[in-house]
Amino acid sequence: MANSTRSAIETCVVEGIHHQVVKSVQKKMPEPVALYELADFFKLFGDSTRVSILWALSESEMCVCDICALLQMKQPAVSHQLRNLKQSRIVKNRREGKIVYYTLDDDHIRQLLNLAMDHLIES
Amino acid sequence: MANSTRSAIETCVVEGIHHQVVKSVQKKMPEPVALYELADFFKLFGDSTRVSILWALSESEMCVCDICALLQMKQPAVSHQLRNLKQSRIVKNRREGKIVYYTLDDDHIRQLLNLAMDHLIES
DNA sequence: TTTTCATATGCTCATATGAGCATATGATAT
DNA sequence: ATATCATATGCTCATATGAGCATATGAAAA
Repeated sequence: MANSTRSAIETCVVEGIHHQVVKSVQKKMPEPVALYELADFFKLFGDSTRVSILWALSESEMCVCDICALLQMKQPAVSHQLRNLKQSRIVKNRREGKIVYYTLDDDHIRQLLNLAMDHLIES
Repeated sequence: MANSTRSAIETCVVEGIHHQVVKSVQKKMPEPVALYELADFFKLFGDSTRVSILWALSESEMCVCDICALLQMKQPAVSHQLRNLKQSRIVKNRREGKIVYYTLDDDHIRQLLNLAMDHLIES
């Protein structure tokens, strides 16, 4: 925030050594709010229950109790996670009588899953 | 695990209504271990500090104290997160004297960030 | 309207996790 | 060898979060 007249190796301790780099990266950083949203978005993939649900839905539309059966989990746990996923527009649902069917919201989700899985397989 | 002779609407309560769907999705599910690894991988993007670091590194190689300066965070916090990211091969580092420079490990990381950000912008 | 059943939600407990202090490590210079 | 400085790590505290029980909601059938 203060010194920026020094050229290459400068005092760190708090300020960062390469002021030019820091300044130019700073310009390219998204707004803090956008970064929070990005993190919150990824957070939804960062739980084995949710990522399993998403993978399942990438194969087929499913109702809540199908997912419970598939994952061997209690219904409230599954419903809570579906709620999280729905609130962030990662899944959609439609009601048919008493049964609620869930699907992935859009194809980005499938792409993300595949891209990440490819990364894991390759490394 | 037992009844699979019923055709369409069947008792749920624990078993799942659409047995055919559940069974076919089950076949396509990755091993549980793979799903855990996938979740753990995404988890690393699911924190605003880490995702900020990653975004920054997608713009330029940076040393630890540059990142501290950029994010206005204490050095131990940054180091801990870099350690997490490195252990999962999301970032790499190289040492030059006392200074350690970090970069993204491969281009998948950048792709994931962009894909997710696109999704957020579009929705 | 009452019952039934699939799903949703409030709540609690146990666990996971991030920030930062104190300190250790490792490399360079003196 | 000693000092210095960038980075790493052990530890603790506060917070976030997931699972599941108990229960509410909402739709269809009786």
